[in-house]
Amino acid sequence: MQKIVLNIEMEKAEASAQRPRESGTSTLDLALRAVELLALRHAPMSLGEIAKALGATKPTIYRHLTTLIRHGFAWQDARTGYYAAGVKLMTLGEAVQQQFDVIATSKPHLIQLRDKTSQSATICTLVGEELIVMERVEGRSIIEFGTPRGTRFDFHASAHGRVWLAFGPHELTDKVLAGPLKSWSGEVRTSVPTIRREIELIRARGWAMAPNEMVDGVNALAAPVFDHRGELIASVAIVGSLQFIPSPPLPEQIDAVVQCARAVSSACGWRR
Amino acid sequence: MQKIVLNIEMEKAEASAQRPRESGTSTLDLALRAVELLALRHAPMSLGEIAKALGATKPTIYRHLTTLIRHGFAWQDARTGYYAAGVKLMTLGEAVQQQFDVIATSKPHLIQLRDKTSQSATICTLVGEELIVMERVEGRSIIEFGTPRGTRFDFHASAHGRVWLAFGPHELTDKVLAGPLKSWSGEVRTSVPTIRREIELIRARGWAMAPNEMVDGVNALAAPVFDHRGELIASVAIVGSLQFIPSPPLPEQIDAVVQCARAVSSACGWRR
DNA sequence: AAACGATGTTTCGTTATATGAAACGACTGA
DNA sequence: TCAGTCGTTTCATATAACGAAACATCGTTT
Repeated sequence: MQKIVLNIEMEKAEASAQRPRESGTSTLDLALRAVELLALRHAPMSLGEIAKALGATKPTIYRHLTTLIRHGFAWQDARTGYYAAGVKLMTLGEAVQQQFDVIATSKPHLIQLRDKTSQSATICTLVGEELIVMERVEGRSIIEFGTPRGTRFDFHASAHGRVWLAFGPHELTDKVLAGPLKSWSGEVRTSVPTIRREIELIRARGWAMAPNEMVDGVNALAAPVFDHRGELIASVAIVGSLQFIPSPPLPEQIDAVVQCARAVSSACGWRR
Repeated sequence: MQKIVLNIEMEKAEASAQRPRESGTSTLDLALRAVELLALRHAPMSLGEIAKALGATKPTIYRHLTTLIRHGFAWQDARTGYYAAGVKLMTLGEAVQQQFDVIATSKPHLIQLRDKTSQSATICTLVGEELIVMERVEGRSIIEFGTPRGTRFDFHASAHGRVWLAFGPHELTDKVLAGPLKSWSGEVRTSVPTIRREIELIRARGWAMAPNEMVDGVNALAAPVFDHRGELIASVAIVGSLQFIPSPPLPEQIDAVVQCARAVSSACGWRR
């Protein structure tokens, strides 16, 4: 049984939203680029390859790799001498994820949601000013849509995002609608009044959808998660082919997502 | 429903097994220590705190953080100005994990194993010369034993490890048995002939267990996963209280673990 | 109200230290 | 045997990381 996995091409969580700073340490810069290069490659690389890819000399990269290895961020194949990313990245990634305790709480509910709907289930959280996929439970259909942990969503062009516009703090909504609204496809609405009207609708019915927005033929269905103070802390959603999640979605799908969001909210102390 | 989670204190995947090298770049060293510090803290830290914890001055750490932020490895809370670990670590951790395709293949089978036994299910892989937990599906008992992704196991003092001694390459077995054998508890056997005898037993019956070895009252039950060439590529195991996984384990538990390992092996091209 | 302590941030001169050319040993394939 | 990799080491040079001190803002405390 082989699964077809479509990796949706999106900007990953870059520092793009953070204000760019001019100062910095160039040597660290190079080393971090090396880590990233190794992690995103699927195969180990030779020292020369790495050096060329980063526009640096071998000794320089060599020294950096030495330090990276000492810290577990990289790793050298003892047989071939080639370099690859280290497991420390996995360890630290796991640690970062666990800092958000909504995620741990939500996991069993996400699995239940996936079991009910057979579609991938995801949960998003605000990190800084970015909306990030924190956990994902894979669906059971043949075609899978990849929004792996760490993917960043646009607020105006995704189901997750519009849940945040509808139920999140007003400052966020205003800031997003004031800025430029990038269009991913013809389906993305970039007119502010149109979005405002949709936000009202989402608030009224309690869920959001985004057919054909990120990729053609894909739909998502999202609902808000609140904490004990009634503040929005996360959003859960199912993602799948329009064939399985039509527009509008099936009543039982809406019910499943909303129920899941409510269950996680309850587990986080939300009442009423 | 609150789960009690016992985090088993083990050495994490350090570079300890890699040969230590003398040369290296000290500035990168400092920066990596900063990343690690931030990732392992649950709360954001102030610049001063970080500087003091690492024995450096504020401007130095500040410059490093600037670069780390630019790359997404760190992140600054816009409101408080405090620093925390960035989502890039999650993204890269995910990418590193996906380089090992046994993991992806095994996931549904691990879930099935968990469902059958109600115990946590884990899969380990050899990374370099270290045995690392690559994936884990949480159990359904009240008390959970935490061996999160990235945890390193000793070969002689764990069920996973002894599966590798029994079915892995001979060089590995010889090397491990030649080295010092650290004792975690009274239950750990450190005598080479004793271990050799147990390895034979494991080979004969096809599974390994490790009662009371890492923590008192905990047992683990592991079995080997082979690829198309018949080489050991991973080990799967269930971990749980001795109350649930007795010594020797229940026949149906053994069966479940062995079946799971066989299923993953088959999925990886293993025949017969 | 004013002084203090804590943030994060910037500047600047000094020197530590990261750098790259070149050479080295070891290995693989032609 | 030679030419081509690979990773590793050395060393003189100048880049660029460093830390002391000062700055700008917050809160809190006096």
